Amino acid sequence: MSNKHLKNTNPYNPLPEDFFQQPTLKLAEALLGCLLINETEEGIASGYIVETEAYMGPEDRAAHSFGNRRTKRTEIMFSEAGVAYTYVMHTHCLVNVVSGPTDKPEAILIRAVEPVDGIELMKKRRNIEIPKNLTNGPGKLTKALGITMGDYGRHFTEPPLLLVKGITPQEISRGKRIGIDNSGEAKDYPWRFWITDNPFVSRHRKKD
DNA sequence: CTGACGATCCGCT
DNA sequence: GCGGATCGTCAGG
Repeated sequence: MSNKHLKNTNPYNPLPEDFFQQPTLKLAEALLGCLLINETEEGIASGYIVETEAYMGPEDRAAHSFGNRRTKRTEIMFSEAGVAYTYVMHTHCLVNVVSGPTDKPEAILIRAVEPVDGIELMKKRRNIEIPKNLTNGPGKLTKALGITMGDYGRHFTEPPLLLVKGITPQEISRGKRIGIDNSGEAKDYPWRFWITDNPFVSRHRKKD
């Protein structure tokens, strides 16, 4: 990948080899501040991850892999950590980082990023001008970065979809996940993480 | 084949 | 805060 036109991400600092091997809840926190990059024919776009949610597999009623549910869609969750699990929600594509050991179907949903490179491209893709609204939601950031179902199963350790070292969050907050109200007790688990006070976090709950 | 269901977004109140 | 849009996936007949 050419770094020529990147103003904030040159050079890339690769993540340590074992970065994706840590336990899912730790990884969900460690992903905050990492730079998510995607390269397409249209160009390069990237953003710092500012909000994540952990989905803990068989015991988590909110997870697609609850009860070890294994279908064509969830299959990739059963593979090695560090690959992309993309799926379509209504009209939007959402992206997860697969985590946990092989055959343990855990994943981390990327809920929001802070735009870094390719902001003009993001505006064009999202068809809006306001920077704050470009990537402050899981469906918004995939559209802004050009992430699609074609990225299903790709490794985050190599282009075109890449995760590299970014910034170190000053403070991290933790609370309940969003949009899973029909999942029994699982809806109250504090498995959502975000960079405290970051303006690109998708939304705030009254009670966390 | 059919229908039910969302890990959402957007516009409007 | 609320409701409609809108569509791929999955399970059941």
